[in-house]
Amino acid sequence: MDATETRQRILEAADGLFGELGFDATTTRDIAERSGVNKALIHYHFGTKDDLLEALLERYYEQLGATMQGAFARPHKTLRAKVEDVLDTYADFLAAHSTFARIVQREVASGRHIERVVERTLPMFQLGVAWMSEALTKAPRDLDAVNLLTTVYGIVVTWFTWGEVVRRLTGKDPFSPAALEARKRHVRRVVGLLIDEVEGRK
Amino acid sequence: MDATETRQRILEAADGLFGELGFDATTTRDIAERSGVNKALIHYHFGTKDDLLEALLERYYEQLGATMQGAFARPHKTLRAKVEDVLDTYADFLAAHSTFARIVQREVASGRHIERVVERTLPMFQLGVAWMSEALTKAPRDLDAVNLLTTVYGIVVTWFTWGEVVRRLTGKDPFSPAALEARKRHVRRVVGLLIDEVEGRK
DNA sequence: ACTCGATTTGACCATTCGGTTAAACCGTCC
DNA sequence: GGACGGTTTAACCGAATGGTCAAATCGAGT
Repeated sequence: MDATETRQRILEAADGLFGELGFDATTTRDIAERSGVNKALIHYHFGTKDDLLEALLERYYEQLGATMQGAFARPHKTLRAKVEDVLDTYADFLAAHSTFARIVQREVASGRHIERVVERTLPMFQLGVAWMSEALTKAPRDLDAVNLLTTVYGIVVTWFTWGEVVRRLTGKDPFSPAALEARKRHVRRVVGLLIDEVEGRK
Repeated sequence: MDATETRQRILEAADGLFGELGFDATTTRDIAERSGVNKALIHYHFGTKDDLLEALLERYYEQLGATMQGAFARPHKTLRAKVEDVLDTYADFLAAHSTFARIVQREVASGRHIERVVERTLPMFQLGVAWMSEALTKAPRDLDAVNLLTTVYGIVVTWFTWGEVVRRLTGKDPFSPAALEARKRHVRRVVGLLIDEVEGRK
């Protein structure tokens, strides 16, 4: 087994377990067992368990950053088209990395790793606020950038963090392609109403 | 120290610590120290640490249920007024019990206690869906009850779960009376747009 | 003063945790 | 074939964890 493959397998196992059980409830022995790798290798390759989470978040935020940057850079005819593309892209990313949404939501809600998550999320939020503030020059006062961004972010992310509740509520898989497509359609619809309002109710 | 006061102090300490550190990272010794109570008494009064969380959630959901039932029962002239009152009431509850929002968000995102939280949340969601389905007879297809409820819920709750990020983003306290009032105004505004749409764009 | 049940205490226990270490292993360059 | 750096292994460690228990304490009723 290659050294880089070892690192990969450790990260993969840690990702799955952190997502299922949470960081604190996952032991290094769990990770070793699932990845089929000696426990000491986790520390050899990554340092402490905290460092392993750090490496995992690093990888995720790098991917997310590249993905979102791609959506932002794509040419769009209207503001509405751009927003819809960005939100669809973000939803697709969360759907493809369901553990990521859960890990981040857990660690940002409380706990010892808030700072780590904030550190990486903040720049993206700031970009979002800056970008929106431009588009919101003539928006009503109670649709300010911070509130609006939190609202839109919440709309997108809650489907994934509360997926298990939705599953039991509906009896259907909220992450099936059909359900995800319906959710994205719903988000586009709701955000469309916000854009209408911001642009002055065409 | 009275026995009921002991129970109270243990619950209070556990609440604070679970909210700050998370359930797994909180030790029974932490709880004993903060509450000024012997560690063995936690088990004497509540059983296991899991049972303690259960008791805490039980208390919270009882309070929440009563509070929300009150808002629902209050007389309102319009659908809009009722929805606004309900959402304001919920936001006030979360503001008054900030640890509750964090604990629930953590445990519903992943972990061993998902079922416990789902168990208690589901009835309220079902009520919400049933109530909304009635009001949504002539709504557009992509504004179905489940999606709409998730959206509105996400809008309200994200302000509290992502409070620390907002704090660093703005440099201001997102839970100050002024900020909370502004947030509630914003939520009323956004949800108002949804109601407009559902009622057929008056 | 005595009793009895509920409560409180500190000492204790088995287990598990994250992390370390010395020795073994392995490919590769000379 | 031997030396060398990077990698892997099993055994090990001290600290902490959730939980238990017998003994002590308390308070109300007699």
